[in-house]
Amino acid sequence: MGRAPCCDKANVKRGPWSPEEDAKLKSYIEEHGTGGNWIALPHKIGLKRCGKSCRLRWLNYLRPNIKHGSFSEEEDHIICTLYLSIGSRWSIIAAQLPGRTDNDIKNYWNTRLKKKLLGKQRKDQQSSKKSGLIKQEMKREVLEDFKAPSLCMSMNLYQSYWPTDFPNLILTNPDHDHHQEQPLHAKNQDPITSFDDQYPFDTSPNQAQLFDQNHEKPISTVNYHPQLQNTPYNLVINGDQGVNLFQEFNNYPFGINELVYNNITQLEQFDHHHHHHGLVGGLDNLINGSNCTSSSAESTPTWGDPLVCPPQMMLTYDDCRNGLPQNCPPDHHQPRRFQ
DNA sequence: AACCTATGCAACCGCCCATCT
DNA sequence: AAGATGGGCGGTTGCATAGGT
Repeated sequence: MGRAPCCDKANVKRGPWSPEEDAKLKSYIEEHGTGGNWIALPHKIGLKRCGKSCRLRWLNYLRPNIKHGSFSEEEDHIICTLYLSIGSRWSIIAAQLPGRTDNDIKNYWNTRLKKKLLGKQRKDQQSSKKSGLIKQEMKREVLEDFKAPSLCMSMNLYQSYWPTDFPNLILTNPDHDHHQEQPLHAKNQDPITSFDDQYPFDTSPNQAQLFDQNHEKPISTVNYHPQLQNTPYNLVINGDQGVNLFQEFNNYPFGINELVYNNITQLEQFDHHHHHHGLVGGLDNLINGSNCTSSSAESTPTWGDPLVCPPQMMLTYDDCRNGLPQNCPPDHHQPRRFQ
């Protein structure tokens, strides 16, 4: 037995909204608000529509400041980067794009952006084959699944942006509930339980530095909100909003996991380096999940400390295909999976 | 011009979860 | 404490239209 429907399906209108219906809904909400009850709203204003349908119409089309029309390159970049990070959590992605709705972004991704990336993937595959660079038959069944190579492609396509546009990446414990106290809202000290709870922040972000490959020159300052640490929303993007970078990792067939596994050495370098700078948040935990297994008492990382992910951890599509990072010595980088 | 196919997108469906009673 | 309710979300559907033959 499923649950009862939210409205009488037989007596509500469905399908496209007429201009009259739009006008009725818009003028009512602008004057009175939603009243906090979408189900009751259509009855109040004499609309033969389901409350959910009204809500959707308002949120996706009628409310002010909705941006229609084509997406910019910058928006493409944000969508791809976030999809790579968190998967199809459209509402969170939409929060990064003012005026865009989750539905818009979802449609845009499914109908165009995905194909754009897929197109590039196929092109690269062809050119790689021609030049004889592909020497391994890579996990056909996995590659046939669009998702993994598309993710690799999005990394490949956008990795050049990473250092300037997306440096502020911080990992904290994805299993926070079992290791740390529940984070509290800065204002009222209530536990942070939802994304909305975290904004606005009362305090300015903390800062950490991101160093170059030789661990000498600082190349970027990393902002992070301490309130976000140990929450499910702990990737800080440009010091603005946060999401959990690795929450969706296990759902990806291979792209993301390859990214992580194949860049262990680079991560180890950064891990080691940042231990010295007191910034590190646990490579072991990144690899092993929530188990904190580091043996060194002095350097044992604790969740809540930021792990700064370097731009160099990005893989190209060929890396994913071949299981070898292109910019690393081969003796250090045997594939950790599919051996 | 007529038909077919692909594409884009608005809208719906059903599940999950927080809140209410 | 437990069931009911409603909001929010991601996945999917179906229609209108553009493009190709």
